[in-house]
Amino acid sequence: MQRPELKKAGLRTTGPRLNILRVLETHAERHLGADEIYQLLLDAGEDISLATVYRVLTQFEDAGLVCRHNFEGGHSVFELETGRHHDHMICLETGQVTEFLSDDIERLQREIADLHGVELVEHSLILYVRPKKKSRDA
Amino acid sequence: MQRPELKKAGLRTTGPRLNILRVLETHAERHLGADEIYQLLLDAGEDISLATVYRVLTQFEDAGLVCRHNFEGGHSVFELETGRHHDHMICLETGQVTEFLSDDIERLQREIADLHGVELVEHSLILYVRPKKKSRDA
DNA sequence: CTAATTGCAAAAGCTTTGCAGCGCA
DNA sequence: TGCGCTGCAAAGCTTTTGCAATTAG
Repeated sequence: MQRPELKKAGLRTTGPRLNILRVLETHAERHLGADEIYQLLLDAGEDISLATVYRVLTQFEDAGLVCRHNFEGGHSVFELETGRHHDHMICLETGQVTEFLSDDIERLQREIADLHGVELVEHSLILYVRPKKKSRDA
Repeated sequence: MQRPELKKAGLRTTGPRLNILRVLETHAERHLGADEIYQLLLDAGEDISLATVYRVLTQFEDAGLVCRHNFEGGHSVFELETGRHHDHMICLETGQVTEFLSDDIERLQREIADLHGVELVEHSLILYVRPKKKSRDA
């Protein structure tokens, strides 16, 4: 089971790496924290250490395989790098993470950086939302 | 030296609180971490503990006097609450923080939440930028 | 006078790292 | 076979907290 992405990154094919890749792929719609990935692997009967999860994720990040998002409270979540940029919407009640992309916002961000005479390298946009109550508004 | 904002928040007028308020006001253009506030006070000859800085900042946040931003790496910065919402642009090279506000982006965010059938509670938008190379302007 | 506040130090939560042994290429 | 990789446990960082002494009102 050779993984070209590992080869390309100069990383050896090892159990922990394959397992972590698999978990990320299996939960492509979720945004997992290192601890969650660790727990999922333990639950799956894999023998792995949290330190390795962090190390591998960091290597994957450096290799451009995954991307890390820093959510509130110093908690990081990881997701496979799809090449398709998007931002996140987090439900304050359920914790559910939804991805979205607005070309208009993306463009406006570049315009703003431009106005300030700087170059936009990257950005982080997170919307904290909550289910709409029945009546619209409070 | 009575501070109506403290009274209103039900907080006693104490040295640490006055000092922290003063530091925040003195550095209104900066975005200070708790550690920086602590250090500034030490440098100013004040006798204060880091724990108190955190506690006071949290109380100020609860009272709506300051607002806390979670930047990368689990590092929080604080600034006086001006009532005027804004987002941040951080220079990756100098670390300089610039505030900005785009009504268009604000509106688009609400529209996006709306499209997803949820209510926008708050958001975090941070642009990571870098000085523009050659081209005209700086 | 009495509850709020502070300092200290220990603890907590997330992430990183030193080290010795194991395993991929 | 050699260097990369892993696990373990300890260390690092930022932030929080228990407790006893101190202080504002």
